Amino acid sequence: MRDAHHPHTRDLSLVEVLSALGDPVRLGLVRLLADGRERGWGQLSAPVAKSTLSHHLRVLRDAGITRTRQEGTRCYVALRRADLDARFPGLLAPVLESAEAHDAGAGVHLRESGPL
Amino acid sequence: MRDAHHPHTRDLSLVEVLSALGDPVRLGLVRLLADGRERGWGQLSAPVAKSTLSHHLRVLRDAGITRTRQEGTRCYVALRRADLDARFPGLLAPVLESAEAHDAGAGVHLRESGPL
DNA sequence: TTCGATGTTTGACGAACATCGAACAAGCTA
DNA sequence: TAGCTTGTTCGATGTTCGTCAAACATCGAA
Repeated sequence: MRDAHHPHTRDLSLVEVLSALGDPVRLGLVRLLADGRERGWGQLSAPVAKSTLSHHLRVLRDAGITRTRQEGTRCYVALRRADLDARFPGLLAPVLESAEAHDAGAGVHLRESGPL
Repeated sequence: MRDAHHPHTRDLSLVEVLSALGDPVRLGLVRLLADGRERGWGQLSAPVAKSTLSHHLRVLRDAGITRTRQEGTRCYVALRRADLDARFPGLLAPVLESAEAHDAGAGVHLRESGPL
């Protein structure tokens, strides 16, 4: 819960990023974060157990797609859009647009009344 | 070898496409086809056995990323760029550019003197 | 300090995947 | 017909992945 390791921008791997995005739950999570706002863990609702959700958030974090910040006992997740754009220019936008257009990653949504 | 099934453009799944691209060998193959030219199977050289290469080409084909054409006993592979652009506008270009920029999918290259 | 809330980690499981060599099938060519 | 070339398919194997429940760790509050 403590050592949230985030890879440096220069170390982001394209294959790893694409692979991380190639899962419905994770793509749905990224879609939720697309507006750039930071979200509380508790706001994230996916059709999987919380341990599985934790796993997916870890995969996204390890791939450098999201950044996790801890505050007290709560966690906040945000998209590393600037870093991704710097390393893979133009990649994120069409992914998000296509995901939105085809409603990919459905089943993942914001929970009513969550922290932050 | 005969029934090369290609999904219709309208059925292409973003998750499936991203997942298919999230492998070094497959991304390397896509990079080779980036110039739009059709390539003969025999031209493709990857650091895997031919049965494995056949498998990867099948994954790409099933995801709708490539099109395979058979002519006699030979096969030719090409990128379905127009279809991908139609279904996922703007997605392919930055993927190819980033792959090129970071030399992703290395190990896959064109073989000297192959069919076509 | 005890309790409750919040995520993470662990252990386990089946499914999917990447990989290989060998056998196979299809189509030229001799 | 027999043989060669070209890919595909078939087991087999070891790995990774997605998933869950349960145990654990951390922090704030009572």
